[in-house]
Amino acid sequence: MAERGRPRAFDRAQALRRAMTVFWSRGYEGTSIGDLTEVMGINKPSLYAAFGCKEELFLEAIALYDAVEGNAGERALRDGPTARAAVEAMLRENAQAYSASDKPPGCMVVLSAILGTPENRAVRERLAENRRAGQEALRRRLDRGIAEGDVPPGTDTARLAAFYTTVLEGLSIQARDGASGEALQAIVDCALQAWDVLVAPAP
Amino acid sequence: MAERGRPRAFDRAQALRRAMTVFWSRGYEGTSIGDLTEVMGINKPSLYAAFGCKEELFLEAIALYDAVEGNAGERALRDGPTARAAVEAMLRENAQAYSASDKPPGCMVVLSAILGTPENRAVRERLAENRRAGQEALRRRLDRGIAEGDVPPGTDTARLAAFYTTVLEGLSIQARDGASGEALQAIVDCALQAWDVLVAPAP
DNA sequence: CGATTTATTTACTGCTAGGTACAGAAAGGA
DNA sequence: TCCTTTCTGTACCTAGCAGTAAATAAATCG
Repeated sequence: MAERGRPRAFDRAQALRRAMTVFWSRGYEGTSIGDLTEVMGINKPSLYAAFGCKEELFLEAIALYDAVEGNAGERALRDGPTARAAVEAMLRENAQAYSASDKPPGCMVVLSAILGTPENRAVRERLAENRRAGQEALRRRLDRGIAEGDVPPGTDTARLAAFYTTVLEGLSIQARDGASGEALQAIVDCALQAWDVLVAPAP
Repeated sequence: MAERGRPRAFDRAQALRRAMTVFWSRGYEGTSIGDLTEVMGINKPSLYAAFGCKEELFLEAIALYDAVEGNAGERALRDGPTARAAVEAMLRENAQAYSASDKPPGCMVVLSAILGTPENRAVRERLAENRRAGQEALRRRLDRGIAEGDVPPGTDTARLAAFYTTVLEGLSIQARDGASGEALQAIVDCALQAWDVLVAPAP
């Protein structure tokens, strides 16, 4: 049951990776089909045949980003021995990734479709959903810390998750503004120094 | 020395305010000249005669935003009796403004031109400069706190300014994602709870 | 009054956007 | 071998973009 018809002449996965990079650096609306075909090394009909349309290609690029770039942070969050260690590792992984010299700075999910035309509202809403899901995952990890005894019971985990997510999102802006990896880590230091006072139960 | 020629038939200041609002909600590249003329209630040649071109109009809108929306935060920063009170008031003013129901959520300087095409790099760089200037102003306020005795000498004010600026920038993303005023204030609470441990001199 | 200056309206320009029709090329199946 | 299927390249389509030319309207100046 081999494939029928003329075989594709380009590497779909590689083309998708390249599309992801352009979307990541210029944003959804800032990237044209021409930009994409150029960097992907293919013609428009090949792009449409393989990926559907610009929006579908973007969503697939976001899925790839999640799988590749989001992986380290998720694993850090999951595998940290305590909630605090998990949050620290997650923030530091991301701070490093956001300032890596071989990638566009900052997080693609935060930056690539934050404002735009009404007709692309669905794309922005999708990324917003993605961000909210990340915040929820962080909250669940903090709840797990309570269950496992390394976070004081009664800690307002939703509040903490919102705070650390806000810092994480702010890091993307800082990265775009030219902050170095060390600068981002120093910001993470600050956020983590707050941990003890934040997890202490309210008086 | 009255004005010569046919008088302008629209209120330039009002038109600029309306342009600002559209840019604020859709971003620089997400706003077309047609969007602008529609909401400003004028025709294209009137727009070009009065404001030059899209980029000049945007920069003027940013200047207006700074003057109108940035004013409360700047004053709070300046007039707070201590550095801590000043930072708290600035963050709370902004958290409230970012979630005001009669305005687009979040900060125009942070959101309206964060990614885009290479040809609009100058616009993005201008806003980045604006953000860096804000961070610098915060750092100077912290230095003033040292000079006035309400911040421990030896405090790393640049580090603190980077941290609080990051939180402030993150609030804009949270606001766009639908966080309420209370939610933003709770994030500010967390950031401020960290104050004492952050200003303490390193061991 | 007429001359000058500036704003407005309509219509247009050149360009780029996202997306597609069509003809030919390269594979498998019968 | 011929047919079917799928991909590729060229050329094209419609729509929207930023920006402007030209004619006209409304004001001041002399």
